[in-house]
Amino acid sequence: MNTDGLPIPAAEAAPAAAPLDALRRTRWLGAVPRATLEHLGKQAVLHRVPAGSMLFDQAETPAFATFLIGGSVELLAVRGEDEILIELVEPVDLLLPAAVLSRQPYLLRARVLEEARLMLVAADTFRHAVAADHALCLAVLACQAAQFRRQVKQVKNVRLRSAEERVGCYLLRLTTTANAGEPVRLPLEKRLIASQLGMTRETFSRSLGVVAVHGLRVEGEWVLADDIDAARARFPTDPLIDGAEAVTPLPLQASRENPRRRP
Amino acid sequence: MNTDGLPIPAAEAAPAAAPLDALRRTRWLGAVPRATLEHLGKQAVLHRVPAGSMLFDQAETPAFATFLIGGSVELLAVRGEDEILIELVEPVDLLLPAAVLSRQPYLLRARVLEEARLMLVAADTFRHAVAADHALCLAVLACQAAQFRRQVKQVKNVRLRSAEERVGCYLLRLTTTANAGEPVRLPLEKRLIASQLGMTRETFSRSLGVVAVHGLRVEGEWVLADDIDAARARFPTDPLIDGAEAVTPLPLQASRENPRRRP
DNA sequence: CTCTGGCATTGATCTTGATCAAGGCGGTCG
DNA sequence: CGACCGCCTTGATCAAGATCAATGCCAGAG
Repeated sequence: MNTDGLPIPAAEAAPAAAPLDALRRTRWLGAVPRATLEHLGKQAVLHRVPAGSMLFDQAETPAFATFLIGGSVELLAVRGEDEILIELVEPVDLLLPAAVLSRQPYLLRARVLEEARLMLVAADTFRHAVAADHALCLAVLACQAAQFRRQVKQVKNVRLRSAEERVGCYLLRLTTTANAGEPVRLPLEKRLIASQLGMTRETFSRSLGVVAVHGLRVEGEWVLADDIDAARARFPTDPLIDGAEAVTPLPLQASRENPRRRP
Repeated sequence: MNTDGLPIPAAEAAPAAAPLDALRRTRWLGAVPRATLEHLGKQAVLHRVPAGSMLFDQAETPAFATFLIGGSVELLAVRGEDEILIELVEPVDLLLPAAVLSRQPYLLRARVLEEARLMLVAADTFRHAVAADHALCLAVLACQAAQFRRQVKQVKNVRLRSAEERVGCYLLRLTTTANAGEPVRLPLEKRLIASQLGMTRETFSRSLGVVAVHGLRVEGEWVLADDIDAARARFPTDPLIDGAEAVTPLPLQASRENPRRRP
């Protein structure tokens, strides 16, 4: 690959191995040539950022493309004192690639929730890489598409369902992930789940009470599915809302009808 | 060219040429080689679709990539009888490319608002083209990024502001688009604006009354800015919410190792 | 050990915006 | 012309959820 000697703080150049491995193991980056990932990795700054840190604020112009390798990050819409959780990002993912790619200011604030491991690539370097490597471009496109769809699902959830239904469906989804009958742990603090579901903690708390009547009891951080059938009946889940939205890798196919037309 | 007895008036005599021209004139497709666009055009079905038609429903699996060339299309989240307007798509744009690319079911229903001119490309053909042509891939990525950011702005608008503020900012934005002092026409029926702003027509109507007190009078379909300063003071617009989100073309830069492009 | 601070619960009250209902205005089509 | 229909407005009421406030609970610090 190209080595166009960009001046980059070589501070942590050495330990690039671990994160690169993480990237290489990431499904939606699977089709990206090793060389490209290494090229990015070479220019990247690695960081381990403690919970609570603000990675960037809304209105800032992106200086880096941020790969989230480990931990988790909240994306918040901010007005004055108010903060609204828009998305909770989990690894491996890119933080708001849309802003980086389109050279526009971030629309959201990013704050570390659980200590995060990041790989920061200078924005220009990243854009160049996307422009230079078709496979990377496809991967980022797939990633961006998944983020879009997650966003749409989120909106549908909040605007089409009542608070109680959201809570019910959320819990139901949790329980069906695990074995039947087994208690399941809430993956987050309740206040964060409440944010994610677009309500206050108080409303969430009250909803838990109501939902318990329909077979979904929450005790502390444990979810007990007392009566799954009743729950399912009361809270019909919808794959177009509740389904996980994984990144679907776009095949860079070397297949037939390769339109290599053009003289 | 496919001539499969198109519905609707004979006005559409000039076949593939017009839509292709439209695409070619579209900024965010500017970097895509003519040959690629023609390749797509050759496989495409053109349609002129009357207002009210449903283009696809949520949960359907995309059969086509849909280029909106003219008119406008509503994207709706549906539950039972309820429909919520999520986005109003204007030309030239792609309808939910995320679903097409990731081979996932549509999350939304698409219905024609103003008679639409469409170019339909078989989903597979489209995916192949994106996988084969780097410039097209970049263009679609830019388009998808813009859609994502529009979505985020929409969410911020609805969740961070009250109904009254949304109406105020919306009107304010309209008036500043045009000359000072001049009355401006509402670009849509009020019921649609209400949907777009995430409220009922009744609430919208009432808000108009309140907003008038602050210098923004609406009479019929005309907006009169009686007191712009008062309005601005009361309804501070925020570029991170109210700003238009145009597609920012990603440069396929002619830099190193990319000798293809430009005869 | 107690003190403190963050989280959770619970109750009382309030506000926003939705809903229901009635009428008005302005078209179009027999 | 008049009947109808879609859109808008206005009023009365309602309900979901937010807000405010008090308390409990638990863990870590001193």
